[in-house]
Amino acid sequence: MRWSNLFIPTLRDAPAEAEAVSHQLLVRGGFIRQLQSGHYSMLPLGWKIHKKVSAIIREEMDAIGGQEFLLPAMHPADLWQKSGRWETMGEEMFRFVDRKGADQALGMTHEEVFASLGTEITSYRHLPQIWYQIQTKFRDEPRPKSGLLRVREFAMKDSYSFDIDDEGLNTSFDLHHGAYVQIFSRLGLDAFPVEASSGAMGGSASVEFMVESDAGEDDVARCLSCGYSANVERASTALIPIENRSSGDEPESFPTPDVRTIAALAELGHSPEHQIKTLVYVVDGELTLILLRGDHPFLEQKFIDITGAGDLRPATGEEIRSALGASPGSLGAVGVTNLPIYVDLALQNRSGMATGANTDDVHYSGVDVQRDINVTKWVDVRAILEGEPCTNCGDPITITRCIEAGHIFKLGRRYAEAMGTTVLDSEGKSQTLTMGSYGIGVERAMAAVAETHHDENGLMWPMSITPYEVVITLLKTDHTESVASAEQIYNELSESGIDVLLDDREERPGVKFADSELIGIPLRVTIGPRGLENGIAELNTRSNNQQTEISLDSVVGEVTNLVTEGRSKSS
RNA sequence: CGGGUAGUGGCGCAGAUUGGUAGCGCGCCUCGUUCGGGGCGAGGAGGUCGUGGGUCAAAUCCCGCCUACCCGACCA
Repeated sequence: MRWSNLFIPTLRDAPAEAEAVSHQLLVRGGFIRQLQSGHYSMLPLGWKIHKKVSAIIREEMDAIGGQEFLLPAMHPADLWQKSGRWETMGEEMFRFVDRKGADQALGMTHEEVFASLGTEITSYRHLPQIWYQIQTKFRDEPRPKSGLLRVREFAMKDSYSFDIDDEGLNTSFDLHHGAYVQIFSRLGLDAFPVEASSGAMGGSASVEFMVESDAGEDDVARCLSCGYSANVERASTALIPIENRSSGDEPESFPTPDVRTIAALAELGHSPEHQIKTLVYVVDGELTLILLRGDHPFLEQKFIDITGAGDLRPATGEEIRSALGASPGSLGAVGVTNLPIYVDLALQNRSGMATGANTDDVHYSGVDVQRDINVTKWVDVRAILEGEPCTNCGDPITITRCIEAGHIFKLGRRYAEAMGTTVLDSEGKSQTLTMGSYGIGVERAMAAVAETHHDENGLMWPMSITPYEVVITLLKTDHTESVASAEQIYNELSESGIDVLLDDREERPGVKFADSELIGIPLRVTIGPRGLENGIAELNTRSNNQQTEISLDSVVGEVTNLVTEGRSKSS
């Protein structure tokens, strides 16, 4: 293509509202424009990348036997009512009523639709199946942010596997794991798998593919020695042993006027690791105590995953007072028998602890958790802290900010059951299928690449997804020889299937150089009178800013080699 | 939803404290000059100052609303 005919609206300044680097550069480079919060238009350059990312995903999905579908984006309410998610998805689902008065939703994901299509799989002989699509998803995010990283409307490759048993599901899951490794590698993304929480989707094994970036929204716990890695939503670490203080025969109360916090109680000689923190939550309508060591933060997601709770919120001051007779700051679980008490594992075998006495301005010391507290269930619900020992090898854990680029998990039979997705097995018995669900966000992947591939001059696309593989920078558009030479190289490269961009604009060289760097084309061939006199062109590599002079007649061959090499290279 | 910030030409911004009919840089158009890293000169086009109300008069002051961004909550 000729730059003079293309719509590439580059900007010298990023819009004030763009904060994330990927957001700034994608807007400045003329790849995207915002229509409203969380909704972006793909301009020609952005759409080219989008298509290349999709193509890579397709190839790798096809390679593991995936079959591509295209499902409706708009769904009838009753489909979602069947799975129960019409209620549980809440405000995140876009809903409206059509002219007939029927409730409708825009699909946030397609478990329901695929599972209902799956009812037409009737025999175990037809298994396994892997079905996928690249479809627009709609989610009414409470806060879209960071450009393409978190939006309300986006393309996602979602695939679903159908198997008759766990063994089959494991195979389908592993196939996807392998495909994802391939996909991210080809995209130039350094993505690594981590154990994840399954969240609202339910299911058992769940692995996220993470790309390290400050622009991300997830924290990942990693052990650099043994390779352990998990989303902090489910990560656990070993405890540094703590020697119990001596306990008497029973807890001893002591006055603590104006002591309302862990820190205040610590000043009275009870350091946080010798305190019990008592949280009061309303869990699915039931008042519940949650106990942690004084210095350990509570992680709601872990609690939800363990208990399967649907609704979780901190109790109000009044609820707490009427149930326990004291206000936050003096709460404790000693002597409480009428409420469920969940206790974090870090409190196992602990004694000599301090905690509130459920009387304002009074605390207990010498509490033995096992002896004095009526534990309903021991649970791991604490947030881990950077530097704590790895459970595997004991080395310190680091916590890294990451972008979630992909998520694969085993759904099990939940959706198949709801939709009646069954087959007959070899003995003629009806069996409910077990499913897996696997997702990659296309625009998020683009943003993640932008986030990790740029310098102060602009983007640096990997050859695999760059909108153009090479740009020919024609320095003087009124210099006949230059034009002829550039045209010839342009034609020859085009004919050999290279994605080539000819910068034939009547602009000053500086503008052309700056623009080509901003939009991140991997290779640049500079044609100008000065070089032509000596029969040479200049070849510039964006990723390392290397510049070499090569003879005019070797340009096509050299560029073709570099492009071919770059396309097949996985990072 | 809670806290914060901001809406003035395509992009970046000034003007507001002291109400009186809008200005700068970049970009855009024309001409000239220049021509290997966003040049220079001259002339031009383009704005209901987010929106509704209050005040003789509002970009400016007051009130309501909308929109966008950031932090938090939330979130396959």
